[in-house]
Amino acid sequence: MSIDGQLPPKARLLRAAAELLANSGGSAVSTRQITQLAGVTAPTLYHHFGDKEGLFDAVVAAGFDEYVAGERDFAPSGQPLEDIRRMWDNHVQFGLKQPELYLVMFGNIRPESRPAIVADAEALMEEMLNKAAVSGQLNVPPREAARSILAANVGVTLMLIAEKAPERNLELSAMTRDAMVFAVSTEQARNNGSVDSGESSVVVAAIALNAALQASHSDQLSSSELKLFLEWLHRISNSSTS
Amino acid sequence: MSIDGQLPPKARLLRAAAELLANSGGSAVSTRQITQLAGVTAPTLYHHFGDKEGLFDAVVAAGFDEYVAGERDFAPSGQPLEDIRRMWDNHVQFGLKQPELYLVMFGNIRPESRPAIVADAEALMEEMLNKAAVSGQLNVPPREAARSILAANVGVTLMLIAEKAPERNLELSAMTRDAMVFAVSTEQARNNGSVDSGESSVVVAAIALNAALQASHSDQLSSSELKLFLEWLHRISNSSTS
DNA sequence: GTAGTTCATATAGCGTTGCTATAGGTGCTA
DNA sequence: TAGCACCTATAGCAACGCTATATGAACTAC
Repeated sequence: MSIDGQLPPKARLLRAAAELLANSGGSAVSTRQITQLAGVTAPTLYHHFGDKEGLFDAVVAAGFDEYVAGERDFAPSGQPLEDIRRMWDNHVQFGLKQPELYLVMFGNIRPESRPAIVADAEALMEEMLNKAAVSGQLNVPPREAARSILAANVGVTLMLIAEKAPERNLELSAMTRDAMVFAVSTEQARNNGSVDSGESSVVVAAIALNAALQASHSDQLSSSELKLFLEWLHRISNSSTS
Repeated sequence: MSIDGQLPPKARLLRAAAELLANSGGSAVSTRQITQLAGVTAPTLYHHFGDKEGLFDAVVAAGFDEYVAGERDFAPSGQPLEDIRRMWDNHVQFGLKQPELYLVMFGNIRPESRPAIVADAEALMEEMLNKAAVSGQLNVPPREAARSILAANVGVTLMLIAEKAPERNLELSAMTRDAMVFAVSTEQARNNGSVDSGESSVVVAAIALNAALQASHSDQLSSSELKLFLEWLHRISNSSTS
């Protein structure tokens, strides 16, 4: 139960810290656990990394290399906005695959102290957004767009990590992602055109659904149930005109 | 340098914890600091609150009451989506005004363990979104919309807290907020202009009816029938989007 | 080849942390 | 007055992050 091999103590400490961090299951990781697993004693840790945070920073740096590698891995699709979406998804996947490491990287928030890694991630996204801006696909400055998108990206990832694995719904991510990308893009410029029935009330909704029900899918309900259902819809359309 | 008065020890502990939390400046707050400021000894804390986290939960509960009060304070404007924007802004302001408390409430993230307060905040937002859904202003189910908006809202607030106060740019918040509200609303022209109006209006209709049904907990349908209808509505609203 | 210097690791322990086993005091009801 | 439930204090445990000090190993200087 120790990390051996001919690796020097510094590397063993890094590996031990990363491993414990990955398997800690949410509970804190102590320097004693790390040093024991690495097969060294406490002063060795402090000699090489200064303090616990220094060691974690080093682990994070390695993790960030992996993160960046993932973010750059795919070939640019020629559609910068599509690449942004892939960056987003990659970010979420990274967080879900290594939640403990992710939390050290992005979840260790304290007032007025910004982890360096956030700035790096922002720069990475800004770089990509720059390409979109060059081709006129951005309607806000790349820096602001990057900050905004990354904030939402981190928020969604943290929210997903906090949920129990079987309940995680990636639709949350996709929806938020598309909302953010859409918001900073010039695609929305075309939205001034005609909006069909812009304010759809319950009445309109009920009528539309009513029509849709009769037009198709009617085999999913028995006729009596359908009749009752339509009557119910009718009642709603009349009652809640507020 | 102690919280006196005739307050009982439990209240003094709460007050001391809240005060230390508010002024800790990011560093951790120890039980010894709290008990000393409250003028009691350690076992008193554990008698009343179980453990440190229990005490913090109690502080958070009080903080959440304040948070909810802020969220409900303004009169409904009659425009649910505008109310959602105000909820967003209130959330951010709450976080910036009491960053330490906010971090305990929303920033204390651990894998697979969701703070109860997140669910409460989500419910609060879902309630408001339900009103939007009833009047057909939502193009996604209120629950998903609430989750998505809240995730982005927390992400933005955390990001702002992490920044140094003079550098905080609230434009980040406003921009992300509008992007999210816009994304879940029917204000937008149909996404790519290519979607036929029929399908999307069925989605809107299903969502609006779903919200209306749940809001009016009526006795006009038996629970089993209602359950069946809701399930079917859910199927419709999902099948059209995927 | 020996002395000096530097780097790397170990021994041992400090101060603080969250928490608790145990006991004593206080006020109520019977 | 006896008993009981509630509340609080004394004292201390194990674990934490971290360090003063010492020892060994490797390299350079003469």
